[in-house]
Amino acid sequence: MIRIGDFSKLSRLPIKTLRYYDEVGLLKPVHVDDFTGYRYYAYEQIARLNRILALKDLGFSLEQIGQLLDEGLSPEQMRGMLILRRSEIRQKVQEEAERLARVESRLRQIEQEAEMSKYDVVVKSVGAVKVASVRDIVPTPPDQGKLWGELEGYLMKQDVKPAGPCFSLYHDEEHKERDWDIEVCEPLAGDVKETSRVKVKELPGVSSMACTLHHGPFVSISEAYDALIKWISENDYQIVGPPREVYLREAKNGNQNDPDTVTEIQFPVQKG
Amino acid sequence: MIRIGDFSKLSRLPIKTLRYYDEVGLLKPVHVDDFTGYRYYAYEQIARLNRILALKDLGFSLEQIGQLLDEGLSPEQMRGMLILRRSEIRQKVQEEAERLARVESRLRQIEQEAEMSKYDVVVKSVGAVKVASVRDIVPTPPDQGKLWGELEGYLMKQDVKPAGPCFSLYHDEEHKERDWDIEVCEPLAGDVKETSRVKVKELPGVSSMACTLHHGPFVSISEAYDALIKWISENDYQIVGPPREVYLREAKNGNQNDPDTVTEIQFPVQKG
DNA sequence: ATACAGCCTCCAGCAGGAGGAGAGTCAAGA
DNA sequence: TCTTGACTCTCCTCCTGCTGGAGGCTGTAT
Repeated sequence: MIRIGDFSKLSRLPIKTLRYYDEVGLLKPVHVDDFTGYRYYAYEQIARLNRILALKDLGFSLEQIGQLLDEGLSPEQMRGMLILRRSEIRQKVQEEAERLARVESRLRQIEQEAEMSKYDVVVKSVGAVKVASVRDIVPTPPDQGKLWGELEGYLMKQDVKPAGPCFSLYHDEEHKERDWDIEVCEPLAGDVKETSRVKVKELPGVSSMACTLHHGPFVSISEAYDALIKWISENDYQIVGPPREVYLREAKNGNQNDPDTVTEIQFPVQKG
Repeated sequence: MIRIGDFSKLSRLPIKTLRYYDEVGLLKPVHVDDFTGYRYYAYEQIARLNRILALKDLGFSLEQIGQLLDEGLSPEQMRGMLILRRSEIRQKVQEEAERLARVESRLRQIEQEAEMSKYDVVVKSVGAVKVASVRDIVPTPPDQGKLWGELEGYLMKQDVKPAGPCFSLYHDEEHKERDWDIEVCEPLAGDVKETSRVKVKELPGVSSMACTLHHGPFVSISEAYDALIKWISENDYQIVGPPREVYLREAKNGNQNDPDTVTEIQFPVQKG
């Protein structure tokens, strides 16, 4: 029976930690004096402590370790826990590696350009959303205005309110001078009837969406596209679907030069 | 000016998080109503939020992000921060990769043997320690008893108390049948004079010491050595110094079969 | 008797929020 | 004008794995 200080020296763990392990029930002293509250440990307990440290080294939480040690488990169960742990660590390694790639990409960018890009890119996940949409071929992007007129007019007649910011989908895979395949979408909360022109559908969620924000006149939005596409290629992503242009704050009166518009550009991407 | 709920939808961040960012000063609403306390945000703030998320994606803490954003920093400083961040992430990746290797090694072991080893191995760091020691060649390990007698006798005459558990160093690099080069050590707090037989020195600290515990009769301690050496090779470590055998609880009367002894075996190791 | 080291409990704090209680606000419908 | 329901507010606790400190006993040596 030894006191906590000596046990601490033997195990090379701080006294505070031993008291904490006692508190959470991971390693209780063999005896606690009723009057003084002094903790007394046995030499044999070093073995349990060593097992605790070994499991901690594998990355288990203290709670898991407690369960592993106290529910005399079969090798089968241990195997299961280890396999689970392995996949968790693998995922963590991958996440950190990707983070590292992003940092390095940013570093390269800073060395090349000696200035910071106006555009910050973030990869988010986006949930599924039900929309009403009109899709058609228009000569150039600004000509999508008439599609919006069509969609909004119909929804207004149906007395439906939007359930979020509206956006356009650009379906062309390649850049075109003329004749863009554009779908204008408005999120819905309730149900709406379709027509031959206005479709209602649920867009599936996207787990990785590379996003950036454009803030200012519409005419310069191509800068945001350029920056985002550059980021995507430098960070070793691939574009796997049509981009969305989300109108967070719309131009007043459709003025293409309104300096207060806020637009988010989103590309579905995959590591590749 | 929009309310927190709408701003939350735009930015796809939970309301709670926005309030928290307000609290820590990372993103304050442009206006807070004096009477109701309602927070009002501007569309322009999405840009800052996006920058926050981009930096968070690189792994910066909220505090760092606040500094990065508010102390209009030069590209030089940004570069410095990124380089620091890069080295931190690299280290983290390496740690996790090593942890993964340990888990996989444990899995292989479980699949091979279908039972769990009695010995749990932990890698610790051990600080420098001042010791008095006697080193000599003895026929077999149990013959080190006379070295202990010599050391203890001298220290007792000098009226010196030990400052920790005593241990032996096994200096032979290869296994021998006879004539072992053994150094018996006793940690000291104060100063002691040397003699021709008893040396006083400071053993340097060891940053990576693979340790396991043997609990029970001395005669079976070789099992612990076997398990530890196996672990070291399976986990891709190399032995880089003489092992220590630390007598955490010594045999009563030097009885080699005392079932209550507790001994720790330590090998200095390096990844390689 | 008096140091002084060792031990105790209780409280606070780290990061980055999550969850909930209880109360006040806003806009639309009846 | 009143009510309803959706929003929003503050304040509190909780999570992990400890770490540090304050203030007060205990044990041993001189």
